[in-house]
Amino acid sequence: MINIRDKTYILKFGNNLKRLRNLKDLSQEKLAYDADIPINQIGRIERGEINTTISTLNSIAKALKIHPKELLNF
Amino acid sequence: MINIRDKTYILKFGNNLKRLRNLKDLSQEKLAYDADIPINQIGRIERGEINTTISTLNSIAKALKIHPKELLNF
DNA sequence: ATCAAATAACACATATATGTGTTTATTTTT
DNA sequence: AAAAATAAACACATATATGTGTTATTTGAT
Repeated sequence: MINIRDKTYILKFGNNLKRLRNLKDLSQEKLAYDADIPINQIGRIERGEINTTISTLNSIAKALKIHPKELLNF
Repeated sequence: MINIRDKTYILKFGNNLKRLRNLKDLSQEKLAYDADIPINQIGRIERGEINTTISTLNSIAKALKIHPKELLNF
């Protein structure tokens, strides 16, 4: 069961992803396509609704052309 | 469904965790206790059996007293 | 104000991470 | 070599991420 600290963390993660995606001027749709992930998944992650996995993190980082650790840089 | 690239990534992640845990001279048991995670979970992650979540990554990083991104530094 | 693009918000099935417990194997210490 | 400590290997239930599809809302441009 996800606790308040986890919720805070995944929310921050989502915000950071949104920030980086906008920096690269990509739509959720384009990012989803490039990362081969459903667009809804991107939205759920950005909104902090889900606690995504490291492999998804890695796929997103590849699509953003950044190192995975950048996504944790907040 | 997890593909070969994901498998490779989660295996590398596990190896890196094991490396960092040994650097800090912690047993799986102690790390599990500090991170408030079942010991079996630590083992499964280190062996690359599971594709863990960012909140678990965060808990482990806290217990190791490192920044979460260090766990992706490989 | 209208239209189009982008994002959010639903629902639902399936795969898998988590959590717990127990047993076996390996590694380290004495 | 024996004992102790550590890690691996099982099984199983539950929670949740993923994947897919559809509809509604919001945002930005004209």
